Amino acid sequence: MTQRKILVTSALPYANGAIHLGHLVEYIQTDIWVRFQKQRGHECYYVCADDAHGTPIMLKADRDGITPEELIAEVGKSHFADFCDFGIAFDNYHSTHSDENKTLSSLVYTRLREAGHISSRTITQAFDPVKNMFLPDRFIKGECPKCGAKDQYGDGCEVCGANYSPTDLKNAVSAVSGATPIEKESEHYFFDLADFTEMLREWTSAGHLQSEVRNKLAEWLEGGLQQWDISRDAPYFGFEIPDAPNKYFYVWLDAPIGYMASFQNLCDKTDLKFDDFWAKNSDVELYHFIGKDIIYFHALFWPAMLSGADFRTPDAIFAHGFLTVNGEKMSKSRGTFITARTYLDHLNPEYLRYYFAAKLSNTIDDIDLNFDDFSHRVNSDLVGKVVNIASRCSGFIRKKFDNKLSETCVEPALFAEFIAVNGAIAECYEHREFGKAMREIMELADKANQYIDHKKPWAIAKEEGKDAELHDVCSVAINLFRILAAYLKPVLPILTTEAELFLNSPITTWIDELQPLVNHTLNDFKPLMTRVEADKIAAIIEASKETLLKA
RNA sequence: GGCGAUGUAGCUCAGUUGGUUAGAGCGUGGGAUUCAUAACCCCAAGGUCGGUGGUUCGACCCCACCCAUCGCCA
Repeated sequence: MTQRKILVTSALPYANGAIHLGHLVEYIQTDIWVRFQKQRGHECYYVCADDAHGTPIMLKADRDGITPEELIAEVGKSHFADFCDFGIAFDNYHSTHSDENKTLSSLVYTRLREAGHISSRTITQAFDPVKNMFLPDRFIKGECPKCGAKDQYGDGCEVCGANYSPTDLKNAVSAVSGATPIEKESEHYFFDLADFTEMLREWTSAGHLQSEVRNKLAEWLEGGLQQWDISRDAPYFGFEIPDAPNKYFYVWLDAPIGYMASFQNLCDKTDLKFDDFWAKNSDVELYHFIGKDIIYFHALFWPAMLSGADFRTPDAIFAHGFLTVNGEKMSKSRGTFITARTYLDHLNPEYLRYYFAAKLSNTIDDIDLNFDDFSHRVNSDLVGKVVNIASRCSGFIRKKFDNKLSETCVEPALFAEFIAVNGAIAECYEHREFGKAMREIMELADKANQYIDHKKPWAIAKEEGKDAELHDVCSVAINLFRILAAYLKPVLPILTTEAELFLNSPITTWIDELQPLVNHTLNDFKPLMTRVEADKIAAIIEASKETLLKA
């Protein structure tokens, strides 16, 4: 197999709040994919960063009585800890508020400007006369001009679904100070996206996108691309625009460049070369995993920016759906707005990794975390099926054969059958059909349990002179278990590490290279995973409700 | 409001480029078993494939409209 060079990113989490289970769909999905590529022997790097700029962060720091820098340092630390504890193995985790990102953002901008893709004009915007700042739509509240609902945001009504501009709101007030906003003029800088209409028309239909995403973008392209407002006035927490005092890059300008910046930061710590990955002629594969809500930024603005600034464009954007809990949007009052940390306080992170894997596909469909289903699925598949194979046979090997496997594998056909599906399962992982991969793997687990049931080692053990047969059967089962562990390694790195310890043999390759362990000494078996306990789930929901009260 | 997507057994999901009896896992019921973390093995019951029309010899799969859910509207 030819070794591929791959650079992968997940979307940058915003540095104004904790990581929650919705975020984790994406990081777990990406991490599984990256671990799979690495296990196959490819050269694959996974970078990410905190998205640290913008008005919400500036205002939150203000409210908390700290500087934005202090806020993002604190939040960045907790994000990273959450990811680590869920087994997300970034090759680098950085911040968009970094020297690398400042340099690269300026570089991208000046290249776009030199190529004639930046223009400026004066626009009128809502302004808070007390706070002395321009107000983003989300920071203006008032009554919906259509249905009269109170307390609606400046961009749209959550009650009747109407869309409008903030100036349409009745009795509008600044959500920051409570003052009545006034209108004020300011010069803004724009990225002329329309210059890239042909480039994007081609790019979006060249196989870089899922079909649902492509459909959605076709609408945008047909409607005609507009200029993208990329500047914000001071006060703003971000990077000042070159040659434009008191003008700052809009957070969404420097956020995707944060992918490059994080990678640059990795290059500085290793002997990787930035240009090999980002130069126009790069042959490295580049993939961005994102949620379906930020498709526009990644499938329109981002390729256009890269292309206009003379960098390479992504090979694909992989969009996923949202997470619902028990069939509904996550809700703070129902206790289903669950942070990563609250989950970790009560449950094994690998339960969630497996459950998400079992439900993920390459579509943008939402996935549902149904807690009853979650418990049944994890208990049945992982504890009842997979781990059980080792559990039910290891006792015989230890007690009767001093933890040593038999000298030959007596079921080469069965072993080969387990190995033979590796191509199909690899295809599933490669195409992000993780749910399908899990189904295939569980089918093998069923087969292994059926084999044991058919051979009945507990009955053989009671017969005189049949020790060799008992030894052979149990050794086969342990070898089948090892194959299953290898298949599950991208999803369950912690469980697999413990399985490797039990097997006294690391799994370092893809399944096609596995040979049966023969005449090989195991370590004592310890329970590799315990069942999901119902009271822990109740505790998580309770704790999530408490978080709300504190907030 | 416009647009994109989703809606299949109690639950979570497969699937069909339109063609005789619609699949899996879990849950449930029954049986078997005791090696294993009340795990495993065998069998069974369960669905008018969101609704209404249409195209077709024939639609769960195509078309139109409607309803519900999710997302986007720079």
